[in-house]
Amino acid sequence: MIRDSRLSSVLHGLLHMIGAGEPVTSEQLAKAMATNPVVVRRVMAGLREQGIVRSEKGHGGGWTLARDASGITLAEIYRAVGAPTIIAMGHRSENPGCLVEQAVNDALGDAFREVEAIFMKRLGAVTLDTLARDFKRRLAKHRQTIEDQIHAR
Amino acid sequence: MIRDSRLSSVLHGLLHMIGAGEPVTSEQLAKAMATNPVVVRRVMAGLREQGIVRSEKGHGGGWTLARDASGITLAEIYRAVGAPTIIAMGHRSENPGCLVEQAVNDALGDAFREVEAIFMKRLGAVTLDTLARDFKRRLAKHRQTIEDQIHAR
DNA sequence: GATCATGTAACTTCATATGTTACATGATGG
DNA sequence: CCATCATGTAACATATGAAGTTACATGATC
Repeated sequence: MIRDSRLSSVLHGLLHMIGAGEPVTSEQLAKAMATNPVVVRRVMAGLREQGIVRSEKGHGGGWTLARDASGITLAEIYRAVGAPTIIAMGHRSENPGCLVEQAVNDALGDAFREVEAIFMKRLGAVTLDTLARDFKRRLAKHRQTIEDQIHAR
Repeated sequence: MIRDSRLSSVLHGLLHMIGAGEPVTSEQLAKAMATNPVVVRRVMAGLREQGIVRSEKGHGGGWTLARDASGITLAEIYRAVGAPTIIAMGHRSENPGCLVEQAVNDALGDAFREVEAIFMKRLGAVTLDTLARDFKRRLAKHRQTIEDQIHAR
């Protein structure tokens, strides 16, 4: 299954880091991600293990991207955030010998793998900086719209 | 996300119905589905609404397939069991106006829809009776294996 | 060494799926 | 017509896991 809110929340945080230019504290990220600092550290810890972000303690410390945003794909982030597979069937009572489940697995196993592969491939085709550019474009457009509304009065 | 255990559980129940030839009570199904009668009714109610099964009260009552197993696909069952979409992103704080989520949606929306479509197409290609035949084949083979073990002594 | 920031364990909600009890409704058989 | 059987469903209990919170240790910087 999909760990939906988490990916989107983490992306908020990462886009925030890109814009910052200096380490961003868990507290600041917590605001961007609409949660609290401890949860931020918990989630970001996963990204750090995958070499996506870095953390530093003490004065001027906080979180930064560990590498260039153009080299970080959404697939990596998705995996780091902890979503093993899209689809997980059966296993209700750990019955690997169940003949019904075997039949289902046989009928759909390939489909699952195929769907999973396609999904990850798509995620792998989008990098963080692509997303950041897109976001900035939207932001500019959004601001323009507000400007227009003001002048229209 | 995927309502994993439910589909597999329901399939157990449905295969049981196919083999029975007469109405199967919720109590009997509960055993086949490793749960209890009330849960069975709850889940089967969804299938009944989709015209997949029928229920009858009173003596000799219980659950039967509403149509031929060859006309019932796993896709229908999957939907009836209550799994709206495989993937559900965002919506953490109901922020349709959030520019980050808009950017993500724009980048991945098509991928989501594509993956979903493929998955449902695969589910749609498998009918209940195909599954039942496959199951019976496995059962026969399984029995044969046990026979062999007995004679080998 | 005072301060700031992360690291992490332990605990508390909170949401949701599932299980359970209890009783109402309807069908069948005698 | 009434006892019995089966579903229908509300109301409540339990279990699981995610998210939030508190508290304190560790390490870095000024």
